[in-house]
Amino acid sequence: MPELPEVETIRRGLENRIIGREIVDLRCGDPKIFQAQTLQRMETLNGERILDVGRRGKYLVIRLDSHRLIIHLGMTGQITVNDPSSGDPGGFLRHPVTGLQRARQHPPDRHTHLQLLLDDGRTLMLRDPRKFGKVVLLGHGQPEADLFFSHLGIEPFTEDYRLESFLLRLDRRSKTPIKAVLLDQSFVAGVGNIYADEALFEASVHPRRRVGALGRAGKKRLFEAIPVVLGRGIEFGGTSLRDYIDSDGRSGRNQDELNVYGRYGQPCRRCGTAIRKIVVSQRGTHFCPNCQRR
DNA sequence: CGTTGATCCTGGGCGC
DNA sequence: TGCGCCCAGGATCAAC
Repeated sequence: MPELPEVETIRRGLENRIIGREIVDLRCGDPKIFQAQTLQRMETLNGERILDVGRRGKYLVIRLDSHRLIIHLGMTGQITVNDPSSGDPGGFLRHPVTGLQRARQHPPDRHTHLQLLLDDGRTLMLRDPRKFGKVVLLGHGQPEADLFFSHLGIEPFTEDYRLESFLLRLDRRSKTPIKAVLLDQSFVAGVGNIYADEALFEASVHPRRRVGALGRAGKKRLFEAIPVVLGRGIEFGGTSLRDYIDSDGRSGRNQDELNVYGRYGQPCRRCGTAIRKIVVSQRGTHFCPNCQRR
């Protein structure tokens, strides 16, 4: 579900509200989403203060006095801060047309797998119906964190995001369809199915195109397109198609800005040709057959 | 080593 | 209304 822009939106929302708070109690749900040794160590978080909230790729990193709490949201993970004094009755409401959840807050239910009770009375909650998400507790040392993230590729919006390293990683994968490379987190961290399709449209590259058949110009356009579509996603508060909500329980607005994802059959905003949907590396893939030639 | 496909889950939507 | 099937913002791991 959540790709870099959605996780970044959640991170920014949390940053404003949970930094400096102390964890006074916690509850864990299904052990499945906790890494093997993490579950039994979770209670050591009691009494720790939240120092900051970071992000690497699609991972949220909550830094505490002596731990890093790492959360990956998988497909359906939601992180919200529940504030009992807000007057919001909570609960799930469904928009009659879009089906999106409109409730600002939800009480814990059978899909709530982590609750961190904070010293200001609010609760940080993780909800994940499909349980593809992961919670990992690390020590506070930087080497431990570096090791944990060592499988991830270059991080957009940092000084590591340079054309030379982009091309270097790309050219190792000459036989692979470009879309599959974009989805690979060891290439560029944070791109998922929506933003891969959007970046390919932005760069006018066909999703099935093999990397080896891509010219330098096409590769450079992709290099530039990725931060453009991710940046737009952040600017519009993330893309809410099904489950995504921000830490306030609000939907994003980027779904209205998408050029291809979910728009099959509709006219391309650039040339009017009907957007097509195909399958590439087992993922639904949307593109304009006129703007993105093989 | 790079690449493909199956697998982990639940819920919503659709056709019959 | 109900059942079966297909689909879904992800990532890992076995097998070629």
